[in-house]
Amino acid sequence: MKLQLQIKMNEALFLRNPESSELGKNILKHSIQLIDRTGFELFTFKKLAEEIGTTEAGIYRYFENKHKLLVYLTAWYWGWLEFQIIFQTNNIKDPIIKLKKVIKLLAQAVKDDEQTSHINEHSLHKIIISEGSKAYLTKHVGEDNKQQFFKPYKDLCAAVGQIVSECNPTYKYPKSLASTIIEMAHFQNFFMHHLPSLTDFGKEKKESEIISFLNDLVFSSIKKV
Amino acid sequence: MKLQLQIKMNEALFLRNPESSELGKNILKHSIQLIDRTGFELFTFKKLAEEIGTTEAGIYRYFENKHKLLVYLTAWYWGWLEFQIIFQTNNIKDPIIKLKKVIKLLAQAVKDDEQTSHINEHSLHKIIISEGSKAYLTKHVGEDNKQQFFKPYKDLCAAVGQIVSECNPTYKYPKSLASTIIEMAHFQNFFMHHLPSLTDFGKEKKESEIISFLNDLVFSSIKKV
DNA sequence: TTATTTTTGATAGTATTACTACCTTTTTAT
DNA sequence: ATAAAAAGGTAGTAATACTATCAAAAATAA
Repeated sequence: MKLQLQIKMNEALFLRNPESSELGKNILKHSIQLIDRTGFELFTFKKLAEEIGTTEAGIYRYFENKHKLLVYLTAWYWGWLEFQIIFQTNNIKDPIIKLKKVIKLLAQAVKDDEQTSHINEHSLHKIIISEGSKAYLTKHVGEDNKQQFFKPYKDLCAAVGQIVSECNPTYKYPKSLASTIIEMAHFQNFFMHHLPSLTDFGKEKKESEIISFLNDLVFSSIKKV
Repeated sequence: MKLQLQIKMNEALFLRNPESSELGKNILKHSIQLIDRTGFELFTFKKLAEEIGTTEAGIYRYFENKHKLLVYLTAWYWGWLEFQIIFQTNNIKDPIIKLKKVIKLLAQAVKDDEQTSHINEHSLHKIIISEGSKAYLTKHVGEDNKQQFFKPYKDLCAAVGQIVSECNPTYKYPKSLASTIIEMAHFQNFFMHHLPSLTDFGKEKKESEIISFLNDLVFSSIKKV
């Protein structure tokens, strides 16, 4: 049996559903490649069109602009990750083991998921690390938020915060700790590779060390005294 | 006696020193205003020139492009903040009290500093919160780092990490904890105002709550057991 | 089946952005 | 007073971020 995982996306993120056609899927596939390669600033719809073998206008019929495409990709990633978390922590009763598993999933490099043929999760994970925060660090974050663009991210945070609260119902900052874990899983990775003196993992550059740091940070904080 | 605080800037960040002329100072002053108002994406040298009453080419004689200007402003801020920290924690022996003071300085809204007439620190602090990470989240972070553009940020992190180590010499992640404190002082502020469900301070929206969260996070982590 | 509408994709523009080259005026040094 | 160098302005260009229009293909309705 071959399952095909489909993530339900917010309709306001696109003009035409990219999952609904070959060109659409090509846009997703090649935009991930191209953003990963050039960075979001130098990424343009013209370059993307050339890469795919279509025209700029073709891309514009799917996505209003490159920012919406980035928000789409990040939303897709958060949705996918929450599914991974639900799937992989299923049947785990102990919230502490659950939280450790979540930290691992957040901080660990992603293997490409066979269930989603046109999305390369490994590249997408790198994009989230380098470009992810640009999705919301804008002046129009308020309107974007009203349109629920960040719902998958907020849902994931809420789910992590929930597990934190299960570990210690008296802990006062479950949501802020959750967003801290998620952001730092990515920022410490970026720092480790590009500004290593901002971390303690500059020499080894191993994700396992980030995981250890986050585990220490989280479980010291929520430990009941 | 009126002191004039001058922060020594990396010469590779500008083509002509903006502190050396009226136009240069105007560029700093109005770019801070304009970036704060429009956000970095919509900020252009043309708009800035109109605001000042000069021309685009005039701005380009001081800064190569708007990214360099952003890096300049962030570097200035980190330099200024490190001076504030050194000044305000001077004579404090106890590293724990020192660290608490640092967290407060990092997370607290900034009052405009009279010593720097053409820089509005309050607006600059808002820019750091919303745009600061864009200074290094680029593909050319490596070259920028080689040119020491991020030295003030790294120095500040090192200084904070140093105090962490003084609090507990056996703590394993002083640098990562330092960068976490600094980043989260800003991110939690951004979230609190724009994506409040990612924090536990959505209702009150008070910086004092961010400070409490960071204090709890930091001192649970470095507590000797 | 044919006619009609809708979808899909390509062509050719425009306004804005990000710069560059070149020229004039002002300041400073001798 | 004169030369030089610094500061400032004008007028471009190439690329980016779109938009409007057109043509072909596919879906659907009569």
